[in-house]
Amino acid sequence: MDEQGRPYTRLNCPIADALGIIGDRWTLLILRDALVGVTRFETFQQRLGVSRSVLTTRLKHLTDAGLLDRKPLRHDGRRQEYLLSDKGWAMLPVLAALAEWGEAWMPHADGPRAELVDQQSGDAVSLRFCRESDGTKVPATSVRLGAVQSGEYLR
Amino acid sequence: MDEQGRPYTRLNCPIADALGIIGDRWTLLILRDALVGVTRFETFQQRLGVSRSVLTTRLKHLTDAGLLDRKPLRHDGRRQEYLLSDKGWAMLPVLAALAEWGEAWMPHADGPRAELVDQQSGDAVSLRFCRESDGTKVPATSVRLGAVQSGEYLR
DNA sequence: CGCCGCAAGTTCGAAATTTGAACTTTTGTT
DNA sequence: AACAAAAGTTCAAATTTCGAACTTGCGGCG
Repeated sequence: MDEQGRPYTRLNCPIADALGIIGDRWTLLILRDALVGVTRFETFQQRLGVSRSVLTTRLKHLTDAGLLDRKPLRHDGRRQEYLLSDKGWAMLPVLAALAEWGEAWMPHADGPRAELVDQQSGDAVSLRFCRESDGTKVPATSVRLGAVQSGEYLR
Repeated sequence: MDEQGRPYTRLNCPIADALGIIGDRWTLLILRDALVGVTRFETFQQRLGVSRSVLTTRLKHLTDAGLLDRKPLRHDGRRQEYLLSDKGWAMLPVLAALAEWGEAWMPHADGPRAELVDQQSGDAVSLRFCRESDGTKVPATSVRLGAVQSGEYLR
């Protein structure tokens, strides 16, 4: 219904597929807020400063795409609640990777601003590349992104 | 010079900082291509189908932001080469997370299309959350994104 | 030298998107 | 019934993107 704006959807690549959903200026920030506990329209709007019409559109897309579930609050039918689905929670690594990149390469004078923690223990956590076979870590510098099909990404 | 278009830059959050650079419809795809080995203007343009004017603007932003280095080819001064800097390579986890999400949640009938490999061994690799202290893995379901400063992300 | 070709980039009008602000609707409260 | 608040809609103005043609700089070749 709006997918015309995402011409790269035909690139046959899982990254392009993902970007078809979250590849605009606001959606990842909406997801960030959702991951941090925001559930209501007005809260998203005030925190982000996004226009109401765009917020409506984005929330609808996220809902249609199955990353958010929209339901009226039981005890107050005026209010809606936008809750992350499993598919939405699964975006956490993307936001985590962005947060780590931002901390590492655009550090703020006042020190770190975001962190990943294990909610059980409170321990600090970070993203790493691990071998699928035995789980051992692989340095990011030796990881490559490639195509499975012989079609070849590269050129 | 164009940063007006990214109002969320003032959100004081490393994710917003990162999105100030890669938060539009094309930049992450340009980085994907760069990570996969594309270095030339015409190749980006043909692979992505993006307009030349937008591609020029995005490459300049990426260069100004220090994710790409632009240099004329030594043996043919007509051609430019856009090479990833360390700061650019550091975006690999973001693209990897997007690729994993796309494979997991928008699978393609013909099977997987992208993969992460250790270029040394050829082993399949994946992104995981690990405890900083001892390196043990933490399930994504128990990881939370939070603010360091008492300012609080949540609301 | 002089001509052709190509990669890179610029220009510009038309089309699409985003913004901001006001307005509408629906539901709860008193 | 009157009022308030959350969510969403509308619409004109501003911004961004698109597409296609055009310009520039350099190399190859006769």
